[in-house]
Amino acid sequence: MKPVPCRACPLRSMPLFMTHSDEEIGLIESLKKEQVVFRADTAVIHEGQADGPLYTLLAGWAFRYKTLSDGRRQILNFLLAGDFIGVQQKMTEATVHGVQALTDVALCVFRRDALWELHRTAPTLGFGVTWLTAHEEAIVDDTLLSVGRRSAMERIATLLVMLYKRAAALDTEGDLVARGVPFPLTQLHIADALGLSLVHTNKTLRKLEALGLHRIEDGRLRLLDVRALSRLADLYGDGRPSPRPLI
Amino acid sequence: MKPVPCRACPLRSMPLFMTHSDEEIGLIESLKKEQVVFRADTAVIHEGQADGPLYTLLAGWAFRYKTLSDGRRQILNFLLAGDFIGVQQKMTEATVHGVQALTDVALCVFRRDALWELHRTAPTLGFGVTWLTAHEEAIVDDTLLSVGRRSAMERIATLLVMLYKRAAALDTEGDLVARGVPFPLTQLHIADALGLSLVHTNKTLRKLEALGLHRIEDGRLRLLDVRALSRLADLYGDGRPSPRPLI
DNA sequence: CGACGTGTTGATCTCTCTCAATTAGAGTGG
DNA sequence: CCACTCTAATTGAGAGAGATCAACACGTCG
Repeated sequence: MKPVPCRACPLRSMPLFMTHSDEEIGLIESLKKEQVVFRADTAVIHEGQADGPLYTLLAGWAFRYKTLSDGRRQILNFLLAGDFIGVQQKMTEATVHGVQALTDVALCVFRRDALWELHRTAPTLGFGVTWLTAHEEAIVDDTLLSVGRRSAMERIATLLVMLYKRAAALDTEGDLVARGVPFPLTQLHIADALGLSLVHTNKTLRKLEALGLHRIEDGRLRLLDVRALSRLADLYGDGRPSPRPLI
Repeated sequence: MKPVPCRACPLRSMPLFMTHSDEEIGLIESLKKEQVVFRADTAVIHEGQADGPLYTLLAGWAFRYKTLSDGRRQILNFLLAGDFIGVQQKMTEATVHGVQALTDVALCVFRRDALWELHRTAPTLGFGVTWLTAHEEAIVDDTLLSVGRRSAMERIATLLVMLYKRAAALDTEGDLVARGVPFPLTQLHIADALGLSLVHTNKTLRKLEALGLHRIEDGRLRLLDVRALSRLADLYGDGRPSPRPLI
């Protein structure tokens, strides 16, 4: 992916993202070091890596995860365009989680002190960082509720609805219903995100599909019965995703 | 609890907390509206409450939680002295989780715009808010790993070690080993925090106690065999995550 | 063409849940 | 002072959701 100046950031044109002043964008641009690409299934940040850079996800999907020493893995959340990577590393000295690319990803790399500079020079943006961090925590909260208290079928329904909504908010083309949204997860990713075994994930997925609730094909996800899925997931109304600051 | 001026805040004397300049403390003080007390087992923030105040936990224990419509409850994390309450509410318009007092708690109440003022006027403090938010997320990450991938026994061992460390860091008196730390949770709280049933929590707790790993008595927790507990939890002796080979 | 990753399915097995009942302590009212 | 109630902890028995084990199918790729 060709390097993009922040003032021409493709994310900025989406309705989802906040608008910023020219000064703010200039500041961001001055803190941006470069733009890099990681291939699918490679590590962006190694688990335990002490002092990684600060990234912003420009395009593609990734995920945060932790593992136990015997290899059991828990995916903490999925990262989509606009998400931060590495804020926690800057905060807690010891990194605790790893980040892996799910698809090929394009990342903006920022200076080590970018977070601090942002807070110091542009309070609005600093506030945005706090906002984004709190928002990411809210997503993890949701997953914890799923893993702790929902059945396998409910968990999967919840994940599908949530990911669909996030992906749809980033999708520029129309006709989501017919074509669905990009969905690069394997069943193993779903299992590891929901605290299930691979086999049981497969069987549950097949059951939902047999009920006609969804369809996963060619790396795309279509929700055929959002109402039924939402009911399974115990989600209230069609809460649309809130606008988010883009740093 | 008697209102305390921020410059004489009891938390400030603890080694755990950062020192701030007089100006910063003055700013905090100017943003603080009052100090309130909630009794044990009462709601500090109702689940779904739209625009609650921003609190800081001055003394006592509380917890954040979410519930499904049929009553299943998941405790997201426990809140101890020094923790924020309500940052997420300020960020996402719709509150998503509730907060309940576990013991009687003393809270400092801040102005609605305190978070913004902090960022605007004192970048260092604004940065601190981001730090705390990221830190809280790291705690939820740990719990998600537990609930998703650890067995009941491992989960409980992990929770005991983690809570012990947090409580011990706030304990001013010595002789922690002999007296243990305050531990106001009931078995139902443990169950709801770990995604387990009450009955199984009880049986597992009894098993750990029979093995001589810990003792809960008179609302206090003593760890009798930190090594064994940490091994169960897949943590090193000091409770830090074990180093892992970088692939 | 064999190796590998991903998905699929059937057959057990077991950890954890649910149901049920008992004990102990704290608080309350007569 | 004693029944009565409520909460928290405890224990046993049976049931079940989901884990583990084992094959197999299919497409991609070196």
